[in-house]
Amino acid sequence: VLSKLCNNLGMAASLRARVRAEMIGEIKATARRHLAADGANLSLRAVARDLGMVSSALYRYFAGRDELLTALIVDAYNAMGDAVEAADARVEDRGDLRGRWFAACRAVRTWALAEPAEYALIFGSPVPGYAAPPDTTTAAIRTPSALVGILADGVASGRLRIAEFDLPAPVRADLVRVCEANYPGLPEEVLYGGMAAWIHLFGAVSFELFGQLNNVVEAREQFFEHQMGVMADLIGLPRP
Amino acid sequence: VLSKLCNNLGMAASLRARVRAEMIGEIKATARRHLAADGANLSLRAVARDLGMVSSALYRYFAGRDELLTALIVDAYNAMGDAVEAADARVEDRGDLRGRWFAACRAVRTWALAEPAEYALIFGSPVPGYAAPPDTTTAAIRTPSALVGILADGVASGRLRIAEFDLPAPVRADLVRVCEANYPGLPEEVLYGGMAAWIHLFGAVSFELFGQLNNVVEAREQFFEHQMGVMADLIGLPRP
DNA sequence: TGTACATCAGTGAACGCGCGTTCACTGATGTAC
DNA sequence: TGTACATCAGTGAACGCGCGTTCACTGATGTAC
Repeated sequence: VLSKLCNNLGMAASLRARVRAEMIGEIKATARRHLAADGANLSLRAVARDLGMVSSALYRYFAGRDELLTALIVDAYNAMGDAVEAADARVEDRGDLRGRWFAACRAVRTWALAEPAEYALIFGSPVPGYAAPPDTTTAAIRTPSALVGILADGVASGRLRIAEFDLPAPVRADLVRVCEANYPGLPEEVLYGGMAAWIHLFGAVSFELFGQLNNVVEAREQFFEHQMGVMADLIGLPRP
Repeated sequence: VLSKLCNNLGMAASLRARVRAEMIGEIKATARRHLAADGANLSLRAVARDLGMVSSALYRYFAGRDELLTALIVDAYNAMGDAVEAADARVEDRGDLRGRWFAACRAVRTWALAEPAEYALIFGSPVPGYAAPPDTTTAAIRTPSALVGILADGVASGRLRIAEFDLPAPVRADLVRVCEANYPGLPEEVLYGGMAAWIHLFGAVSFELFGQLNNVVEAREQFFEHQMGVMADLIGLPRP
């Protein structure tokens, strides 16, 4: 009797919760579609209209526009992180650092080309009047972490040629701090190389996506791959 | 008599024209200030309000919001181009390629930090519903041209160690096309190196400006300088 | 099992605001005889 | 030099629209006895 009650209660709650979660998903999906059309000028009313609801109904799910935006930002970071981690995991030979590295870089570009609005949301100019709450950072850090993780594996297995950079002391101090907090035992030079590559990766994808490559480079994919190769060499990823 | 008439006419015209140009300048300056506060959501009415005019008065100077935005974009590209060209020109030893290169890179960063809104306008996510007219490209190309110009000087004087990149054929073809059109006689490898450095420069500045370096690197300037140094080595700029 | 109650999704009207653009107009400033 | 005319900057009202958020409300769905 008691277990049945609990069960019913649990099921009932989870049913409501499931419907609710589904609705939240639909709202976010619609909002994402609007993001793609209108950039970061996300309009609650337009989203509600698309869903056949009245705009005030959205307040049952999100406290306001900013909360919806935050959810979209976190989702975007996570989607990108998922894509990158999955791409890395898909490489069977875990010792093939360069293969894993390229898989991860490609995943970033592929995801960005598939979801340009979400990419712009997290890596484009800041949305006016919106300040990202600090809890977005755990999601934000996933992609760079995945990249550095590959390098850390290389350090552990001795397969990475640790590049030498004569870093200025303050920069070294910053990197040591980050290493200690997040990647204990990782040499600062490796983190530095990872950041350089991450910056370049971001630059290359943004250039392509934001149109700075128009009328200059048409062989986009091969250009990108080659750029990644140059950076991979620079930070000591072994050639096959 | 005739010359006097012409003179009067000329003076009068130039007086009106001068007042007009001044007004256009004030409108753009005010718009720039709004850009800094509200991002790319530029409001004509707000600009007019700040100038103590009625919003419809702006239509004497710009055909609409998009035309004003275009003017701001062109101005931003030109301001950045001016800053970079001036920084390069200020280096007295024209044979000091690396010094000129660093001066140019620094100028980009300094300008971007001083005018983040203008930087975001030209290098951030595209403004929704706005398509940049093709004549913005002549202004847009100035900064990368200045950078490549330094490298071209290095090729001419034999001071640049031309880096070897085994480029895929389609990429090479793209670069050859651009070289022929804009930098006759320049080896494609040099253009490729210039683009890689330009991409990295853009990535580094954007990361810093858009907050991706927060809580990671605090020694921003030294980090930037070192990154530029790495890229300079990569593309064959001689060390002193 | 059936009934009284609580929860909560969604409604519709309203508040108060801002926006880009148009249009007929007023005055001042320059132009031409 | 003085007068009739053209140019043009700026006004103010209006059109038609969109926005985020609030609030009291209706019903349906689940909960507890």
